[in-house]
Amino acid sequence: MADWVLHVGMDQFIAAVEVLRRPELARRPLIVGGRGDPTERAVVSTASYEARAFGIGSGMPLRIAARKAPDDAVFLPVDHPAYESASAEVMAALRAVPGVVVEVIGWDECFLGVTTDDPEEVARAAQTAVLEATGLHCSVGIGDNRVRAKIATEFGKPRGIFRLTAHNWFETMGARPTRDLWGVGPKVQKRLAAHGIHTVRELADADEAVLVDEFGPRMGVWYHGLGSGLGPSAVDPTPWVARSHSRETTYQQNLTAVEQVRDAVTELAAHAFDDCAAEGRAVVRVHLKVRYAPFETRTLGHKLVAPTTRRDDVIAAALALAATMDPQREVRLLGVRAEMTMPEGEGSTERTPVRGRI
DNA sequence: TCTGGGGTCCTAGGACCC
DNA sequence: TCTGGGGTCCTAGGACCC
Repeated sequence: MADWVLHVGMDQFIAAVEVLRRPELARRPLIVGGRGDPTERAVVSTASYEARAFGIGSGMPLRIAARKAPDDAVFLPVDHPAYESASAEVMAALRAVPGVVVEVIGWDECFLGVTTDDPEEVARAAQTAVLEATGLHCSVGIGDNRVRAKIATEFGKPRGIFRLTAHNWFETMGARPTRDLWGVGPKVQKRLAAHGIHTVRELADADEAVLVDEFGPRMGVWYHGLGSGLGPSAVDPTPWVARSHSRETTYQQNLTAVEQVRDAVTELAAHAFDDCAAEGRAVVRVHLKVRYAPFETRTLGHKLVAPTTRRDDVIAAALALAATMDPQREVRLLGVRAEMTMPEGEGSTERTPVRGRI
């Protein structure tokens, strides 16, 4: 018996949930994003496979998607509560699979930890359980750690199973660009390329000292290991505890007046505070995020506050940060984030970092 | 073509202390 | 008067993920 990490990823989750309650949408190009109005400032959350065939993908502005979409395409608004409840059903079905522990990492994905001689059998059981409970399809990656399990799922999509371990890592991933690694985005890909590192194999063979020099002691070592598919393998079923809550809005019309900005910051700060207060936890730090028009500037401010459970303290902190904004510039996005104290008894809970927690 | 909203974690650099 | 290292805390901002 060996320990395995399985990564379960739902196939086009949001689009699939929408089709489930509106079967007439099946096989039509489906685009879910924003308020469902493709003329607004918003982006695509999920495109069905039929829509992807037209070059539409998540993160794309809705206006662009509308231009690429065929006449019979359907645009739908994002319905968070629907996806949350579908997600809860999926996770409940997976927890009922014998012998597994489940660590939820998003609406539409989780890790399973299992000790078995036949991980494919467990993967099939997971797919069946999810399908029977919800009518939704998923893909499963099998790995000897979280990194490999996570990446394996991409090779399994749609509705498949793929095993990725130390034995087939380089054969599968060696020639691929570093960007295909989870935790390597466009910026890091570029910085690696500047050192002549373009592929996963080249990253694995790179001099770790060079990477530490470029990315720091923690990330340098992490990226180097990532090239070899190294990563943690523990699966932790402890429920996730939020460290912060934020509210953020992109305005359909840019804000131009100082009073408009103050009103907007006040409202966002109040909402962010309320999300924290709903958990009965105090706020210890407030951040303000600003995007000036047209797009090029993004500014983040942080402000520490004495742990507070008063809404006015949080609003005052946010307004103090807002006072440092450039009053001459139009604002297209504002966001207020409130960081919380940890709940009683969990202050010392150490979690592996996100990039490391893969 | 024009770029959401919700999060998490890491690093650099300055302040301050011994 | 001008100067050392080492440590920790805080602020500001960057990067990435779903």
